[in-house]
Amino acid sequence: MMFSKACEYGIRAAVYIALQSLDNRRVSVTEIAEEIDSPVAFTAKILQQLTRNNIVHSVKGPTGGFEIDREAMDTVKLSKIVKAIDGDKIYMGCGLGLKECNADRPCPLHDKFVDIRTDLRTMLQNTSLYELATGLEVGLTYLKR
Amino acid sequence: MMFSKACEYGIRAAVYIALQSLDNRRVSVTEIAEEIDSPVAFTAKILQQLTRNNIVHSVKGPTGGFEIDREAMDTVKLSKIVKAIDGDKIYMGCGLGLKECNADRPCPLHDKFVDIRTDLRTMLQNTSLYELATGLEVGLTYLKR
DNA sequence: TATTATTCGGACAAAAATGTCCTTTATTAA
DNA sequence: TTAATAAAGGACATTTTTGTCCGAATAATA
Ligand code: FES
Ligand code: FES
Repeated sequence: MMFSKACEYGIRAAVYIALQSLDNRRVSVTEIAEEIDSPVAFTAKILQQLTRNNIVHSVKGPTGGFEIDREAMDTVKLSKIVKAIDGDKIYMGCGLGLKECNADRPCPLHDKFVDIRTDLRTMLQNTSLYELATGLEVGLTYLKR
Repeated sequence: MMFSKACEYGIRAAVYIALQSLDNRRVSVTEIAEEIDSPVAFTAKILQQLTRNNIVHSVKGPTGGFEIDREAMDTVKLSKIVKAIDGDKIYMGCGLGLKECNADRPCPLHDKFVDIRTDLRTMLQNTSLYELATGLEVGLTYLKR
C-alpha cells in the first residue's frame, strides 16, 4: 500500500534485529523470518540489501547472523530503510503519477498531497530503530499477528 | 507508490471528464488518454470501473463518451475513486504489513502511522472532483507533463 | 436499413513484484 | 584439517499489476 512488501519486511526485520541486539544476541535469517512471519528466502534477499546499505551488520559462519550496534539504532531512521528498499519515489513522486512532482507545474492534487507526503517523510526521518525496538521490548507492540 | 497506477489514471481521467463536463462536452476514451497521457486500452478498463461505481456516466454510440453531472462533481470525493479502484487497504491496512491494523495489538509504527493515514483519508474525503477541475480550468494545474 | 462511432467485456501479453532453490563463500569449532 | 553453520548471490518460479487486442453491444445518422 504505502510501502512495498519488501520494505515492510525490511522494517520489521530491522526492528527485530535491533531488539535482539539490545541483548547482544545475533540472529539468523531463519529466526527473523519466524519472528516477523515472513518468507525466509525473500527475507534473506532483503537483509542483503540492508547489509549493503549499512543498516544492519552481518557475520557469516557458525555463531554468525545479523546485528545492529547500539549507536546505529539511534542514527538509523526509518527513512533510510525505506529509501534503501523502495527508493525515493515516496518522497519525490507526484501523487497522481505525473513524471515528476513540480510546484511550478503542479497536478491538481499537488498542494494537498505535498502536505501529507511531507508529514510522512518527517515522521520517517524522526523515527529511529531504537525507538521502535523499545516498544517491542516492553511488550506494547508486536511484529506479527 | 501511494496509489496504484490504475488509481492515478482513474483520478486524472475523472478530473479531466469533470473539467470537460463543465462545458457540457462529452469525451471519448481516446481523448481522455491523450489528455492525461495514459495507455488508451488500460484507461478504458479503468473507466469501466468508474462507470460501474457511478463515479462517471457513460454513453455508447456516436456522440457518446464519458461525462459527469454537475452535482456528482461535488458529491464524488477522491476517497470514492480510490476505494473503487484500490480498495480500502489504504484506509485500513497496517503500515508494516501485519494482517490487520489493530490498536489493541499494534505494530511498532502504529501510532505514528495512523496519524498520517488519517490525514490522508480526511484529505481524500474532503476533496471533490469539482475542486480539482476548477484549478485545471483556470490553468493553474496540469494533468500531464 | 446500413454504416459508423462509441463503450463493454473477455482473453491474452508483458512487466514488475514477490517468492523459492541451490551453489558458493566465509567462519567457527571440533 | 575437516565438518558444520551461516550469509551471499545467482537463477528460476509464481503472482500481481499493468497493458493490449479484438469482437460484441449500443446508439446516432445518413
Ligand atoms: S505535481 Fe502531483 S503531487 Fe506534486
Ligand atoms: S498495527 Fe500497524 S499500523 Fe496499526
